[in-house]
Amino acid sequence: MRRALNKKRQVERSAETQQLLIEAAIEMLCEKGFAGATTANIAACAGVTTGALHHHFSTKDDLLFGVLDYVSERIVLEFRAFGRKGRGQPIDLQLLVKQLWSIYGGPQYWSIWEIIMGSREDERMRERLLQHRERTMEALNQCWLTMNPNLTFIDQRTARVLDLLLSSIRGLCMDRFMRSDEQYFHDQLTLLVASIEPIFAERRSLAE
Amino acid sequence: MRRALNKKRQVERSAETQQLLIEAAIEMLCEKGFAGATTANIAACAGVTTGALHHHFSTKDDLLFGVLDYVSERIVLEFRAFGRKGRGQPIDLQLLVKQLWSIYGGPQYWSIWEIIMGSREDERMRERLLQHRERTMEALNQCWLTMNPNLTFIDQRTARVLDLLLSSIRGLCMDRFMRSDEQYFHDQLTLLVASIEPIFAERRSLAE
DNA sequence: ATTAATCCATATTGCACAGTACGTATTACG
DNA sequence: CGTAATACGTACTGTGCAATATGGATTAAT
Repeated sequence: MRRALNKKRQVERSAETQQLLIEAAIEMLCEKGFAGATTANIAACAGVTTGALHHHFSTKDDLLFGVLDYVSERIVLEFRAFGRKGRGQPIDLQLLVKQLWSIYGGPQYWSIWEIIMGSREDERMRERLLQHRERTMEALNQCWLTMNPNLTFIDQRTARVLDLLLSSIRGLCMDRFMRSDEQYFHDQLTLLVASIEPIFAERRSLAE
Repeated sequence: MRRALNKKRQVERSAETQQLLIEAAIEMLCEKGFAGATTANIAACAGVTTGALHHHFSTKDDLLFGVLDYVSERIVLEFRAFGRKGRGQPIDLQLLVKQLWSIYGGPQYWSIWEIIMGSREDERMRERLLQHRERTMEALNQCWLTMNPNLTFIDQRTARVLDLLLSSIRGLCMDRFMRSDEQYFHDQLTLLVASIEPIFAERRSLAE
């Protein structure tokens, strides 16, 4: 469905196919959920067969590990870029929320949640998921510290406010299952900014 | 696992078994997720066999409809009781959040989300889910109007603030997959109250 | 140029699942 | 009391799934 087989080096083709499979897996996880994202579905979406899938990923869990690593990497890079862009400038809450929404509110990250919820009894997967969480949270923290060069660590209060922000975005994301008008999401994000702003200001004044 | 078979009327026993199955379904949905909540699992959890399950609910979807109706009913009743209790009194935001958390943040409501996410491609189920949403939201609105007798309808702004509240609670609920310390949830709810309070006050002053 | 390795497809296997068929014991009813 | 209906349980069936086995075609290595 997607594969365009052109003549290349084996290593390149191999990497390309793996990437195709990872992206197809993400797409199927978002579209059909954990239970609906079968190997056949994923393979078909990537334009290959289950044979190819099992050649590159010996097990379905392996493929999901691939998804996890891929998304983790992207998130880390995005946070790093965002941190550099806002270095030293006063925090623009609206921009921050927009960034967090683009990372965690998009359909792509939802695939991770599907994995989290679908593999809740798989011990090996849970370990990996905790690592993923560790990595991405660390990236967010580093991003924050880069943007506030005068800080050396993140106080508890700030961490919790960020947690609340993430929770709200997560919950808003789930509204996609029932609503589809983008205007709603935009409005709610604006409202979220307005509601968080005061306790952010409070934090700032406490720091002084 | 759960059934205590005492001699009763057939209708009573029948109703009791159905209730047992519904509660077992909720438990399995929460514990193992949509994919993990198999008919065998649910039946075992209820202390019966799949034969009994299929006797009372001809299809698995029927059982899920039962779950949906049961939870909807409970929510409607809870909102009604809460509305009566707070009739005419000024809104206690903290109490409201606590109530919403007890309804939507508990493990029970999570089963509904499992159904929503797991049946996203099932048109019949989606219809039912929309009805459920309609009913419970209407109950929340009625609750709100009961608590504010001077109001005749809910303005857009208030509706959106309530939506934000629900989103945040929903997102916080998902933290259960990664965290387990109740203190965290308590803290975040407090923070949520603090963040919503100002925009609530603003709404109030606008009304005057 | 052979040989080996890689990439991928087709066909198959084994298993878990929802749903069915049917049997049995208990309860309701005339 | 006898008969029908109900409430289950047991055993089975068909299906969809992840995973395996195998073979062919292309690419790399010697």
